[in-house]
Amino acid sequence: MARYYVTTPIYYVNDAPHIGHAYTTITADALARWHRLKGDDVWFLTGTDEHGLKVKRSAEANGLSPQEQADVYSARFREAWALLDISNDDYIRTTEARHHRAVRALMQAAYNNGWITLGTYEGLYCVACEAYYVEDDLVDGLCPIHRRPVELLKESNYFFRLSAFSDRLVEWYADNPGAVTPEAKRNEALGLIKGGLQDISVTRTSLDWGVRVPWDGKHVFYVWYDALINYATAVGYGEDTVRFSAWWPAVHHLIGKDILRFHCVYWPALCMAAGIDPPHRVSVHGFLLVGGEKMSKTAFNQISPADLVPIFGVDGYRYHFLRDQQFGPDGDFSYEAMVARYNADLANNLGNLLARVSAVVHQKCAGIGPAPRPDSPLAGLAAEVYRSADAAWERPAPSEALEATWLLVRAANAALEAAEPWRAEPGPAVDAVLGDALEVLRIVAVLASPALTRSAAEIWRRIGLPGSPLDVCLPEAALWGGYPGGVAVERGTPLFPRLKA
RNA sequence: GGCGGCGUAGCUCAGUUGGCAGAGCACUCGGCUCAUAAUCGAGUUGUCGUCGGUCCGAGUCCGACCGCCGCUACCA
Repeated sequence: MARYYVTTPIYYVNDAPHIGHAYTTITADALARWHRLKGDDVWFLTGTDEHGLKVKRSAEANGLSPQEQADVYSARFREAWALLDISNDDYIRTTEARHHRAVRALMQAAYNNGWITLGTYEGLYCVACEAYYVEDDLVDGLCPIHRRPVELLKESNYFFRLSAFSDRLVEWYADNPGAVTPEAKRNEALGLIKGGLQDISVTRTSLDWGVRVPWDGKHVFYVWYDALINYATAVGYGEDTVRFSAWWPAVHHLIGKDILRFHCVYWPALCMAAGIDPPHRVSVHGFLLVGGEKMSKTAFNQISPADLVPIFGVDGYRYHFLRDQQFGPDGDFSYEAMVARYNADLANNLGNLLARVSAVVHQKCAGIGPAPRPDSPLAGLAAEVYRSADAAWERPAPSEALEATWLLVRAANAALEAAEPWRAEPGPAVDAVLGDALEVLRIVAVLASPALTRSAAEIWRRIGLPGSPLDVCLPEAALWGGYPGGVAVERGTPLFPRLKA
């Protein structure tokens, strides 16, 4: 059995969940669901990143302890994921004891291997912030927050000898052409490496909200190194060797382009330093823009899932982002496009197909769904669609997988139109075309279930099938002829009521 | 400044090794009336950013230019 370990970034608890966070999480969820259908052993991880200066500061501003602050925000992410039917198997928080143990173990291994050494960091420091700045951050040479002079300060820090890994990283990229996707992002990562890597500071003494360095208690690990290691923590790094070696390195990281450097350069190198394999794959996607602008707190243009789910439903929400936003390039979010896609694909094509088929089955077949023809003209297309969808999920390209699936929906509508069973007398000809249409609905329910978590099951139930499309196995479940016939078909209210533009 | 990408129908995009310009949405016309003003069929729209080159033939290859964008350039 294949193993599929998929992760989202752990989201920083300094921000409320918005559609950008949700995009990564829904994509990971859909991939996890697809692989579960394929019978793979799946582990789907998401979580929150809870250490670091920004959390500490926000906590102070809110009159909370850092842990209380983290608890509040972490809960918001968990609520958002519950709202969106996210099926994660684990939820990691970097403040958990299991994670502290794993970070210490992994960094200790890198230290023991000689890749972490004591050095001196020199930078511009604001005493009030207790933080370093680089010149570009400064406003008129002053701290951007306190508007006070900064001073040049030296601090003893541990450094990760990243510069020693350039050759090994280049080699790794050469040996694993699919390790970073899409191609453009892989080139960016390679560009970073070939542009020359510098050793990087991985600890702080000026901050205490983090994981203590095991060999030197005056330091805590800088939040990024703490954060990246979550992927190893969750599958038992340092605690359960058997479990860890079962899941690692069969890991697929999904990330946004903003954190490419950390995941495609620092993280593989750190894995090498600690003596474990780099991740199997990192898939990098772009940003969701709103009106062409990047979402940001200061621009007041953040949209949250909770704004849209009441209008589109969970399935309408998930479908839009998986189908309309290509995985890779930046995408522009618009309410109008979301309504248009919902009406065209969900209401008009899929929802209406279910409605018309169940209506005619009631008029011509006494409500009992007939079996499909083994030699249906739609059978070949169904097989082709499955192949395309499977390949697309693998890339990953959810929009292409769903696009392929909808070819089948359209073909079923066209086949009905050609046969006009509503005009014919009940009999084998009517049964044949309706059976084929029901079979298409069954297959589409399976293939679309990673996106349409709820309505796929509802279609399944309405066409009289036992169980759930979430419990079937691919590729068998996509083979033509699975609809048994002779089962009661339910006439229901519209699955996806049309929305006004 | 360096590296890379993009510019194809009103919109979002696909175009494999150069071989008659495509899909979905929108729009127009027609059919149908089982269905959620749904569906089905037909059709319109493109100087494939500009100019030049190679070739029997260029959206595709080469060069220049225009426009847009990404990454990067001492930013833990």
